[in-house]
Amino acid sequence: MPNDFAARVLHAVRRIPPGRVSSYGDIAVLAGKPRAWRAVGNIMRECRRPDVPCHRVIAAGGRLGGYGGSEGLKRSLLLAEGIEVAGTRVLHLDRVRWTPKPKRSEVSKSPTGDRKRTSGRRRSP
DNA sequence: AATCTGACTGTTG
DNA sequence: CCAACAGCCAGAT
Repeated sequence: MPNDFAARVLHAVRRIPPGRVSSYGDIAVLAGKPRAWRAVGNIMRECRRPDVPCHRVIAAGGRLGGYGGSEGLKRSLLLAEGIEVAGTRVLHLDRVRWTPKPKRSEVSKSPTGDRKRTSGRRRSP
């Protein structure tokens, strides 16, 4: 299934349980392309389906990201699910962040969750 | 088929 | 904390 990426993304978003949120990067990983967060955002924007809780998909760092330009609406939806939000940021991100791999219920400590990525600004011609 | 855009992310200033 | 730059992917024009 080559072009099932969109379908996988929608499926991943759909399996997000209530009271939890996922980041675009996580969705991309679930879809099978850990580097397609961009496409995920595009798909979300296109999606607009009631069976896909796009409002549970947030940006990295707990930022709400966007919601058709109405971040306030997204904030309300998240608050309605029991997720605390401050301004454009989600609080308790560590517990609301839903990720597959139950690995002992939830993340209690930092299970070697190191993020190594040698990249960022490559300007040097 | 080629080019642009974007509900992204991380680093640097 | 915010602005800018760079890297990556899929869909739309």
